[in-house]
Amino acid sequence: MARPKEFDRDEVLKRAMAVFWEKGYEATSTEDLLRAMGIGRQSMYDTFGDKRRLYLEALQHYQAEQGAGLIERLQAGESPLRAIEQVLMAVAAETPAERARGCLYVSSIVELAQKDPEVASLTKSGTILCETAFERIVREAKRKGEIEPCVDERKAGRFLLATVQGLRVMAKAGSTPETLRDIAAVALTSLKPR
Amino acid sequence: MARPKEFDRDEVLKRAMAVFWEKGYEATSTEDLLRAMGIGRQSMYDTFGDKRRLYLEALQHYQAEQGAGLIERLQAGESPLRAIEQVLMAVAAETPAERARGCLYVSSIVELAQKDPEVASLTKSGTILCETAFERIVREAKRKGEIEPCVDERKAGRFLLATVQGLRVMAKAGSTPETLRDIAAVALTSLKPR
DNA sequence: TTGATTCTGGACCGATCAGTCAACCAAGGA
DNA sequence: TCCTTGGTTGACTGATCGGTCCAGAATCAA
Repeated sequence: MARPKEFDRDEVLKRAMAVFWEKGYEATSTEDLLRAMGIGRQSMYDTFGDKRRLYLEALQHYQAEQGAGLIERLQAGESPLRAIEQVLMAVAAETPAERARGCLYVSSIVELAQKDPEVASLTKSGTILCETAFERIVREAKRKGEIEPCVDERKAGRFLLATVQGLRVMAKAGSTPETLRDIAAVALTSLKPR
Repeated sequence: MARPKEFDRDEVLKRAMAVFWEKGYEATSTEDLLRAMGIGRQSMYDTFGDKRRLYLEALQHYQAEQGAGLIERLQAGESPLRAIEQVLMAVAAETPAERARGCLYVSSIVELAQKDPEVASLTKSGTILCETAFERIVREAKRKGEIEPCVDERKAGRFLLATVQGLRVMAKAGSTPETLRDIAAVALTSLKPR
């Protein structure tokens, strides 16, 4: 190794991720990426291969980061049910800019999962990660008697993931925080005893 | 008017819609469109203005068609609750190709609603159309005592739309029909009395 | 200090993009 | 019949796309 790179690989990857997150894959030009990353063209191609590889890495990074955040927030709640509630309500509590930006995972599925097998494979991992995270916390909530005993943990976990995805689409479509809260509240009634 | 057009405007619009539906906006080239529409380049530009205008018309057509279909299926059920159930389950019952294709309305929101005000405006109309359709059938179901009396019709309507969007994303992400049915079933428990 | 190695910057590449132009052609009205 | 109107066709445009090449600069080992 003769000359060290003048940038931090992780740092520029995060900046690239932010651009893809904001604009999507096709709508992002390499120029956009280079400007945001603050590096030269050749450095980008040497370090990440090409635009698609960079996207795949950005997506992977996003999913790892968000997945860890989800698991953490689910465990940090004062109770399992409260944690689930807070995760759903968090979408409604985001800033307008955050709600408009949406979710890179959802965007990848919608824009690319059909054409790119590697994107499909990555998002499937993300799906399993989120499903099982929700499933575990539902199991925990059930054990503590916070939710209806007859709910199936796996099904409920998948339902919660679908709910978050639905919330993300509704948020991007311009639904108000209040509407998003209402949706989340109705979703939660499928778990709560009554 | 000297020479009549050699094609049916509605027919070629539908074919363009199918391409946008399949591939998204950015990933669709004008070549793709012309090939599918079976008309010449100039004919397309004369008739629809440009690629963006064509997309907007295609989206509008899609929403009108799908919205009407939704309302019809909601009213055609043997009972309001059964109709709701069938609409949710219909996503799971689609062919693999249909599940992979997804929904042009959802794709528009995710890909374009942030950058194009006209797309945002159109999808907002679509959202209101679907929300109110679901709201009406929930009200009907409640009147017939099929669902929990304490549910708020508007909130439940919006929740059902979010659920369909979540199902569409999960379907595109590769969830099996069985998983999709499970998700729909859990969603329905938020309405059903127990 | 020098030579091998790696990184950087910017010019450059062919391909493809959305969109236009102009020559040709078909139909209706006088 | 012939001329006007409008439709079709395919070549063409400038811009932008993702990606490469290459000359020069920076760093390390010897």
